[in-house]
Amino acid sequence: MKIYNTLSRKKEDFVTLEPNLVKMYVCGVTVYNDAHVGHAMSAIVFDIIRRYLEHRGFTVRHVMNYTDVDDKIINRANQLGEDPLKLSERYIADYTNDLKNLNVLPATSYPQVSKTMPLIVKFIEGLIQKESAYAAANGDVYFSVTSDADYGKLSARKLEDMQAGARIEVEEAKNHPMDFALWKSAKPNEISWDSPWGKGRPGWHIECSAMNLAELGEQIDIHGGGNDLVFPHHENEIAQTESYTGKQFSRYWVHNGMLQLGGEKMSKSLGNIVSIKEFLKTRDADVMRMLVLNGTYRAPLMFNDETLDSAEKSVERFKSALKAGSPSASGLSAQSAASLASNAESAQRSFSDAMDDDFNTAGAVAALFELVKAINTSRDNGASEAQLTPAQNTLRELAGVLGLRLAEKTGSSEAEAQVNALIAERDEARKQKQWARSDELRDQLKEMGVTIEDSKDGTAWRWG
RNA sequence: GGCGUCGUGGCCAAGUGGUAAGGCAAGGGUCUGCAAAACCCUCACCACGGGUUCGAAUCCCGUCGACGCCUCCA
Repeated sequence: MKIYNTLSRKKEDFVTLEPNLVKMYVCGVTVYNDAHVGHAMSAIVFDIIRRYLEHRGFTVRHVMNYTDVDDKIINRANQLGEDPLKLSERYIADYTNDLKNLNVLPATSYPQVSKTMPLIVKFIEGLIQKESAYAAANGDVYFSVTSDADYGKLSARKLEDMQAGARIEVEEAKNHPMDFALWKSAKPNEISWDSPWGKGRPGWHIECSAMNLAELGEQIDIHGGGNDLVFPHHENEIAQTESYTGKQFSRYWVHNGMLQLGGEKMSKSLGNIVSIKEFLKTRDADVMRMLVLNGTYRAPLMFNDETLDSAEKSVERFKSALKAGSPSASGLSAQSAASLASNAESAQRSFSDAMDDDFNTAGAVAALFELVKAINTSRDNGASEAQLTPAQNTLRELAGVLGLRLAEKTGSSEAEAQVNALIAERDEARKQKQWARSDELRDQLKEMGVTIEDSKDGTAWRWG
């Protein structure tokens, strides 16, 4: 199995630190606002990776953190006159719910900055001792980038290059302009924690190093997040953790591409946002997932009506294969039945081959579409329920590995009773060849959101 | 300006040396009272220009273009 490692810019064989165990840490969100579909993409990407690793027989310890101490949270809380930690708790609950609705499996644990303070302080003290960090006169503590010989290795940049292009206003207290804060001294009326350097709060990067250490230990297998985190966040995490432990931090660095809306990255600061909640009002979670599956997790993902419509149709196509065979089916010949079984096997193989190659979900989905076609052809050729079921189970199982639910939409029981009544009426009209009345009823059902499918075995219907 | 990723049919997109997966859309059929769904058929020489090779979408160089990062960001 191969995974693309941002650190080496190559696909590498996947070898875990311990047999059959994967320690995976994925950067979660800063909780001060509704999460958007870009966050959904990232969550879905790592959910797929996690599900596939488990399918492959690994035990996955999946840690996703919440940044609940941050400038933007504090600002938002001030605006609303709310306690910052209360505010973030609210959005954590909210995001947890979003992820559930997206069919993202729960992580093994969800550490929070506000609950990791003692370890963060200890971590910073350790870095100061090793002379990788220094307390400045202004009460801040900075990491010294020049103390780290290979600083810049993840984002493939050199300190000199960054200095040349830097547009940041440099804090006077820093020894080197690229030094970054491990601890920020508290401003008046700001939430703060005690530390050897006075009241303050952690810098952005140290939290992940500390939470990683607390949850998974000094070394992990996979560290993930959006590729906008490569620099500075993950670069700085590596610098901190490896300076602290003296060991390689994460073996594989995995980054998802950015979701594109109108040709640019969707982000809170650009304001081109579609929240997960808004999205799920009009589309099924499977549609978002199919959009992700159709692409490469590392590449930009186009999010627009056209790509979404296409994803929605793809989901429908998957569902078409799960429909039952006709009760009156004559049954397939032994040869045709064997051919369906062998199609299921080869789909399974192609699926694994694709997924083993850096989670090539587009290839995996293509393999499943081949199986969809084989199943539908078999049904058209008169396959019995019993002949269809094994192949359908394979399809359902593999789609499940990708996190697709493929559930039929449902309505209230009253609505369904009403639909059934109208269909009974229409059947009666059809028996009497009253086509005008029959079509009128079909139109009426269409307006209720019901699609009719007539066949020799009677009339089937579905929502949508 | 620097660093990085990438540029495949109308759209999304797989494919790293041997004559281009898959999905959506479109057109033509089968089925159907008509539809719907399903099935069958049709639909690309891979940004451009050089080079390496018996042979390149796939390797090298250049040009143009897109996106990401260099500042909070999944």
